[in-house]
Amino acid sequence: MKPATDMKNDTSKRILDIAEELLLTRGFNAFSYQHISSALGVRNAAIHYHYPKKTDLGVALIQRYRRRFQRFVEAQGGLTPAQQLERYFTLTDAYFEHDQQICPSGILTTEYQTLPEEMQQQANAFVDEMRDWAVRIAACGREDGSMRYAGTPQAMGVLMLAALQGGLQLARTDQTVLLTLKEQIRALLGLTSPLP
Amino acid sequence: MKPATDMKNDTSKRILDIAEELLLTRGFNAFSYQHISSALGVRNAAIHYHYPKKTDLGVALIQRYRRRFQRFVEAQGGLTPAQQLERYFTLTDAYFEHDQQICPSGILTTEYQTLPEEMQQQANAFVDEMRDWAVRIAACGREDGSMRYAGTPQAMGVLMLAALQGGLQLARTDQTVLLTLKEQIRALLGLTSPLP
DNA sequence: GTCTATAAACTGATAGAC
DNA sequence: GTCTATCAGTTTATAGAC
Repeated sequence: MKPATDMKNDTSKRILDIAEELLLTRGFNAFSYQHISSALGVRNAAIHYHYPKKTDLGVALIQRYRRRFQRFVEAQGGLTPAQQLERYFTLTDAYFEHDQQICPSGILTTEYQTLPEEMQQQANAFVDEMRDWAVRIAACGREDGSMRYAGTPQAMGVLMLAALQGGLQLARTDQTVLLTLKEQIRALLGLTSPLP
Repeated sequence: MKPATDMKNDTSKRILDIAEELLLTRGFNAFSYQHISSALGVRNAAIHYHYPKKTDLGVALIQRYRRRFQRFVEAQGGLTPAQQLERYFTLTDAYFEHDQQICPSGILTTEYQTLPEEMQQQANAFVDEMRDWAVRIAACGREDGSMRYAGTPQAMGVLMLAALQGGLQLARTDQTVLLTLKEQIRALLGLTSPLP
């Protein structure tokens, strides 16, 4: 019988964890297999055994983001639109508080032109899924009357996604940005701040 | 007497022009002196003569952005807030239409953690100046009654900056994003679309 | 699965001739 | 100002031993 630790808690997963940290703090072009191998305490070639090309590693990273985001979305089917928005905000805060990481879609679209085509395709799908979720929150909020705002739900969803993506980046030069943005988005949706 | 062409139309300026194109399409970490020298038709060492370290080139780039942006802002003192906003939108569109370039502040804050300290300081000042301008538009628009929106002018300015910065990046995966964002920001400010 | 060893290309950077 | 020549360091990646 297997030990309590999952069989996926192996080197392959730890490589992804380290690569994710590097991707969200430095970007895909600014980290190397050396960064990973020294952080993991192994040699260069060991990383290539698990992910032969850096493109393979990049694709695996985005696919994991997509699976994780899908689970994140599914896990809050019963929540109100306002509650789902607050979860979105909490997720955003968590990125910033963890070494001032930024949104994966922010990295991927900023470095887009330098990424291999397989990563670009994965990035397209990922951005689509994030936008759809933001749009759904705005749409449901209007439908049940809990949110009141100008424009279409589609446009409001895109605005929220774009603002939070840019906001996480800008927060690196001014840490008050995220708090300001969250309050303003609530105000634009006709919501009041959640009680502390 | 000097020829009609300005004395600043020399190699040093052309290097900055090429570097700017590379920065806004590929990012600071994803272009090299080789890219510049081959585009300019000179050798590697010639670039180092004008900008000994890559950091020098990066600082010069941001300083030029700051001067240019300052002129851009001063050049529209007489315009209404709504007109100034439309100029902002036009500037944004121009970036995207030029090889899908993104906002300089988007590159600089995304790559922030990997930039040398001198570039970080310049980036901080640049972001401050851009945010101040966005806030000023929102503040003047409320003051003269031409814009109506929830929240403070400070928060609305930050939201517009963040949304357009993120929007230029997202536009690389979906070209309709910018049009959607412009319309939504107008709607949130209580403005109607400008006549075509 | 991890290691040693190494390749081939690229990077930022410098010295010194013209 | 630009050139040739060169450097030391890094990057992605592979071959083959253990």
